[in-house]
Amino acid sequence: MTAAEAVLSTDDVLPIGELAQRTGVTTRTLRYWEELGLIRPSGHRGGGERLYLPADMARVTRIRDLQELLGFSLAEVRVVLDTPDADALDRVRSEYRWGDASPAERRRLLVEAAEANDQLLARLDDTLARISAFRDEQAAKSRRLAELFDELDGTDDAPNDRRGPEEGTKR
Amino acid sequence: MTAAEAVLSTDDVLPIGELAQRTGVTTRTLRYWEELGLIRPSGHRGGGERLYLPADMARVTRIRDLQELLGFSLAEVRVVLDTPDADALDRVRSEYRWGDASPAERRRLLVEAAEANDQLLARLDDTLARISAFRDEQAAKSRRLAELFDELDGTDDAPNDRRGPEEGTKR
DNA sequence: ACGGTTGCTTACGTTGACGTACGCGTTAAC
DNA sequence: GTTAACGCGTACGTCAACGTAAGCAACCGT
Repeated sequence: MTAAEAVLSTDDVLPIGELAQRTGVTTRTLRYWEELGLIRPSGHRGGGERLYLPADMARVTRIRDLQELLGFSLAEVRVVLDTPDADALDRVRSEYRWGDASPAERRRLLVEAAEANDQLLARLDDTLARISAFRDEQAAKSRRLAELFDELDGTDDAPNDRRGPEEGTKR
Repeated sequence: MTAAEAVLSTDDVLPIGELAQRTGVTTRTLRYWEELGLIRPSGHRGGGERLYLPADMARVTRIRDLQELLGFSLAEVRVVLDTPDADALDRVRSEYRWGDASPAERRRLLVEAAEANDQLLARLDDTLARISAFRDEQAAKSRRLAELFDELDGTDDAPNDRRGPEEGTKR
């Protein structure tokens, strides 16, 4: 019995309401995303109720990240999710020993996946750079405001309890 | 004659179409944003045609950044733009010597501006951290794909012309 | 067994952020 | 002075991403 065949605790299989609550999206959104082909419940119950596994939960948060952090439309998210990642290729390789794919085909799949991956990575770096520039600009404004504050404090009589932005994830 | 009173070149005063072209937004969008109170032309011509200055152009790009980079709604953008920044306070101070505001009032304005500024800064840092985490995760996938690639190349006969992601803004 | 909760499908409504079209006045190059 | 391009206000259209509602079936705690 490998780790992949471990028994599922009942805590790991979630109905849609539970998944919704834990991921912070509504059930309507989950069904809508399913309609668009973004997610699919790992199983169903007799009456047709959707059942989700932790892997599905990870997918949901990933979709939200792509949407909110990167500003992707759901169509763009679909493309990103559709390109197989290392996990998927790993699964294919181990379970079926690459099935009936020719060596050239395997290579093509890998190259394709790697290129899509690097493309997303490049976009992430670009976005990071732009936001970082924006941040620096904003930090400069903060400093200028602090200067004005000092200037005022010099002629003021009130106690100065103003603190600068000393926190934050550095760099 | 100070720098602030420098003459305006005709290149500096733009009709709406020109501004649209230079900022990459449509004229419709500019009028829509004006309708929402986000921007306002610095002047008008006899026939009512809008005229913009470079400062307006900066404001336009700023709005786009807040919208696309940070995912702000236009209502949120409005709040950010409405809070006076250091430039605005500086202008108030120098031109009217703080007008008729009491010292307490000046202090309140400054504190308010600084807090709004720091709040935005904190959100920027948070967003940066989250995207950065996302990026690292993605980079890990890239490495895993590279491993799979090496593994394949060991048994393959084709030349390996695959290069890793060596570029990007480091850190 | 049963009532409250949860879930299902289907369908229509909503909201933000514009796009598009129209009729008309204004500007600018020739 | 004409005319093609540009700009104006007004109004309706559109599209993604859900929200909301209705009627009914399934689940579960007691």
